[in-house]
Amino acid sequence: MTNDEIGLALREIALFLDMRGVDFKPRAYEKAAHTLEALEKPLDAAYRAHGIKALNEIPGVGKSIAGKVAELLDIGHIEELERMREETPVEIVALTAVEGVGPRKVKTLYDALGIRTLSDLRAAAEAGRIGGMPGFGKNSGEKILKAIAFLEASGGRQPISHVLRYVRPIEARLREQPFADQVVIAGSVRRFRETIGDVDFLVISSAPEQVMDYFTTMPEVTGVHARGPTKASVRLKNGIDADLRVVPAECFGAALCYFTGSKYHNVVMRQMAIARGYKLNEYGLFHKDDESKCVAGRTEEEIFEALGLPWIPPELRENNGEFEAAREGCLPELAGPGDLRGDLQIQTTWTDGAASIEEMALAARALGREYIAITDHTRDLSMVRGSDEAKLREQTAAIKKLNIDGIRVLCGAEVNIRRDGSLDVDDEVLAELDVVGAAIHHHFTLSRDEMTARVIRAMENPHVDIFFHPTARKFGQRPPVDLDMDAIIAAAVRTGTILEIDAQPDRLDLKDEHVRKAVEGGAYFTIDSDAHSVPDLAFPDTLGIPLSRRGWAPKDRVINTLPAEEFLARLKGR
DNA sequence: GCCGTTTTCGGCCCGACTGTTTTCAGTCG
Repeated sequence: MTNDEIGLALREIALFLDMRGVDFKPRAYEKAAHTLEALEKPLDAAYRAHGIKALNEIPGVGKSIAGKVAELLDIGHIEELERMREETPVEIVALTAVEGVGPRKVKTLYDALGIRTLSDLRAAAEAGRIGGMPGFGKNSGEKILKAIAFLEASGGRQPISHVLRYVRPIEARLREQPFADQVVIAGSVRRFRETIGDVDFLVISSAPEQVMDYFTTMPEVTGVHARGPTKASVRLKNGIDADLRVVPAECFGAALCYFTGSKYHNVVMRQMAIARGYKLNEYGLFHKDDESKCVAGRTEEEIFEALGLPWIPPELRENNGEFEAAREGCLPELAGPGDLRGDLQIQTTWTDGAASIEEMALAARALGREYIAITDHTRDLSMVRGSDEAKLREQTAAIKKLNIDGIRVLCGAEVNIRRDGSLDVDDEVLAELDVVGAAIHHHFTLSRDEMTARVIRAMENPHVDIFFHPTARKFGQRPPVDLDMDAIIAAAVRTGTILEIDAQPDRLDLKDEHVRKAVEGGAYFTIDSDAHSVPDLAFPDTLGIPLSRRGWAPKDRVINTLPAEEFLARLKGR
C-alpha cells in the first residue's frame, strides 16, 4: 500500500469527522495525512521492518493514528472508517472535491436527497433539485454542474511551465496599470511547485475597486466565482482559477508571506508568532495584546527576522525541513538569476534544431552565457538524421573553425543509451568530444531493474559526462521511466557522472524531489536548456534555476555556474 | 487526536467571501 493510499484513508476520516462537526480531530487527521504523503520512504515497508514504532516516530502521528495506519496495513481497512461509511454511505472524498461543496453540505445533500456519489450530485443538479435547500441558493445547482465539469476536465492542476506561459503576460499587463503599484504572483507558482491548481495574484494598490474591475473583466476570464472589495476569484480560459488580493503597501511583506504559503509553512509561522507573543496575519505581525502595534509587515525579511529566522526562499516553504535548516543556519545557498555561465545541451540544424551553431552561440552569449556545448542527436535517432561518427567529426571540425568573441563553443553530443546500456557512438569518437551527454530515447517501458541497470552501465562509460533528462518524462505525453533513483544517484556519485536538470518546459527533469534526494546523496548537476531554437535558450533562467532551488540544490553543486575551465575540470576523466 | 523553550492539560492559525445569515455557518486558501 502506498503512502498516498494511507493518506487518503486518513483524509476520509477527517472529512467524516468534519461532517459531524467534531472539533480539532479533523485537523489532526489531515495533518497526519499530509505528513505521510510527503514522506520519501514507503511507510508500508518501514512498518513491516520496524513495527508500530516506525509510525509513532512520525510527527503528527500519535498512538491513535498510528494504530489506525497499522490496522490499514495489517488487514487492508480501518474499522472506524468502515463504520463511518456505513452510517453515512457517501463518496465523501469525491463529493468534497467539487468546489463549493464541503462535508457539511454533503451531509445535507445526503439527508435531503439521498446523494451518495458524484453522478447522483450531477443528476440532482441537472434536475434542478439542489436550489432552495437550506444552505443552497437558487443558483447553486448551476454552480455545482460547472464545478463538476471543471473537475472532470483537468483534475484541477496543470504543469507549472504551461501555467507560467499563460499568466506571465497577465502579470505584465497588470503591472502596467496606473492603479497597480506592485504586482506579484505568489502561491504555488512562487514556490515553483511542479503542478499548479490556481494562481494567486497579490497587488499593492490604493484603489482596490479599480483593480477588482480590471481583474474580473480581463479577456482571459470566463467566469467570476467571487468578488469582494479586496479579493476576487475567477476562472481563466486556460482552465485554471486565479485569485487576486489587494493590500496596502505597509502590508506587502506579510501578505506576500501569507499568499506564498504553503499552508503548512504558514501554520508554523503563526505558531512561532504566538510563541513570541505576537499574532501573524496577512496584514502584519502584531502584538497579541495590542493589535494596533505592528511589529513587522512591509517586507518578508522583517517578518522572518522578528520571528528569529533568516529569510527563507519561497521554493523551500513547504514545512519540509526549512525551519530546522533556517534555525541551524544551514539553508542552502541557492542559484539565482544570472548565475548560469554555461548551457550544456543544445541542438542545432545539424539535427532537429531550428538554428545554426553560430546563431545559437550568439543568442546564448546575449543571455550572458560564457560557454555552450553543441549536443546534437546521434545515430539511433535516425528520424532527425542523428550523427554517426563521421558526421560528429565533421561537426567538431566546423565548431573548431568558429571563433566567436565572448563565448566558447564546446563540442558535444547527446548520445542514445541503447536497451542494454551501450551507446550508439564509438568510444573513440566520444573521447574526442568536450562534453558527452547520454539520454534515453527508446525502450521507455523496461522494468525498474532493467532500466536502472541500463542507465548505470551507461554512466560507467568513462566518456559519459552528463545524464541528460534522466527520467525522460514529458508532460501529457509520456510518464517517467521506472528508475531506482537511489541507485542512480549512488552510481552518479561513484562514477562522477553529472545529473542534468533539463529546463525544457515539457520535461523539467530531474524533478524537485529527485534533485533534493540527489543533493543529499552528494551528486552534482548541470541546468540546461535542451534548446531546439533561439527562444528556448532562456529556459534555464525561467524554469531551470527555480527548479534547482525547489530541489534545495546549492549553487556550488550546479557546475555550470563555474567558469568554463573550472567546469571542464569537474567532468569525468579530466 | 496531538503535543510541550508556558504546558502531561488545555490549548489547537487566520481571515475573506457567499448565501440568506438578521449575527453566522460553510467553504476556501
